[in-house]
Amino acid sequence: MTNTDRDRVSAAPSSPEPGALRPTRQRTAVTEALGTVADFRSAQEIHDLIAGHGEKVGLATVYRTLAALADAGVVDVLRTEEGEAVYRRCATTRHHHHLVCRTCGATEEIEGPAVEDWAGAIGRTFGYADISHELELFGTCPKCAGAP
Amino acid sequence: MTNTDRDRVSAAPSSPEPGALRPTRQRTAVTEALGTVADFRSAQEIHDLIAGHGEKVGLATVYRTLAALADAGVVDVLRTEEGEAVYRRCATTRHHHHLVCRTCGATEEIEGPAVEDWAGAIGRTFGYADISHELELFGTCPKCAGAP
DNA sequence: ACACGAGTGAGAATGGTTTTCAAAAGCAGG
DNA sequence: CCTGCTTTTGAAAACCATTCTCACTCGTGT
Ligand SMILES: [Zn+2]
Ligand SMILES: [Zn+2]
Ligand SMILES: [Zn+2]
Ligand SMILES: [Zn+2]
Repeated sequence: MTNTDRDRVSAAPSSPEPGALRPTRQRTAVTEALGTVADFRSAQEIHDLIAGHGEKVGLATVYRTLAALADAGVVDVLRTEEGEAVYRRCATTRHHHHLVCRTCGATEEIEGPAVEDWAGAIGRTFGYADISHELELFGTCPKCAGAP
Repeated sequence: MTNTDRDRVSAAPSSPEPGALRPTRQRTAVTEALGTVADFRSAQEIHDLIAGHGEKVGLATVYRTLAALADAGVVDVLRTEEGEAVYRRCATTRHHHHLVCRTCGATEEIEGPAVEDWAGAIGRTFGYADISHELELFGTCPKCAGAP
C-alpha cells in the first residue's frame, strides 16, 4: 500500500487536502459493523449487519467504502473459493497472513518472518524482482474439531 | 483431491465404471489448448484459443471441462485480482506453488518443503487440524525487468 | 447563508460463471 | 448395423457479485 493511500483515509478532519475522505454516517456504519465481527465477511453481509443494526446504507456505498478501506490497508481482503470478496479489519496493519477455520470462520492473524525470507530467496533464485506474495492457511479450529 | 475424483478422469477407456468421463472431441480440444500455453489462462481465453485453432467448442463445455480437470487435480486454478478464475496445466501433479510474473504472466513452479513444514507447525501452534494452504508469489521476471 | 466538490443510493449495466433442456453423440447388447 | 440407454453438448437464459450512472444530498470552508 502507498502512503498516499493511507493518508486518504486517516487524514485529520482539519487538513483540507484535496481528495481527502469525508467522515460520514455511512462510512462510520461500515467501520463499526466491521468491528462487531471477528471473521471475514462479504460486502453483502456487512450490508445486512448494518441493516440489522437499524441503520440504512446503500449497498453501493458499502462496496465503495470497503474498497477504500482495503485500498488504505485498513481492512484485509481475500476471496472465497467461489470468488466472492470477503473483508476483515485486523488488529495489526502490519504485513501478516491468516489461519482460517474452514467450519466456523474463526481467524488467527499470523506473522511469519521465515516465510517472508523464503519468498524473497525464491524470487532471487529465479531472478525475479519486486517479489510479493499471497498466503492463507486453512484448518479446523479446536472448537470445531471438538464437535464433529 | 479424492481418489474418486481422480478416477473419474483418468479411468481407462476399458473400465465401464458408472460415472466415468467419456473422451470427446471437446475435452481433447481443451486439454490440447492448455498444452499450447505456459501461463495461466481464463476459461474464455482457452475458448478463444480453441476457436483460433479452427475447432468449435461451446463456452459452457469449456467451463465444465476445466472444472472437471481442476477437480481431478490435473490443472491448477487461481484467481486474478479481479476474481476471474485462471487455469494452467502444470508439469507436476504434486503439491506445489507458483511464481508468476506480474507483467508477462511467465510462471515458475515452486516446491517449498520449508513452507509446508512451517504451515504445519503454525497449525499445531494454534491447535488447528487438517491444515492446508494457498500460496502464490508474484514478481517481475528477468526478461520483463530488462525492458521497462 | 452560499457555493461547490465529495458522497450517496436506486436502479441499470457488466461480466464471469452456471443452469436449462432439447438435440447429438458415445456405448453396449442384440 | 439397429436399439435403448446414458452422457455430453451448446445456445440461450438465469445468476449474482460488483460496478456504473446520475440526479440529489451533505460537508466544508468562506
Ligand atoms: Zn472453527
Ligand atoms: Zn507474508
Ligand atoms: Zn515477465
Ligand atoms: Zn504448499
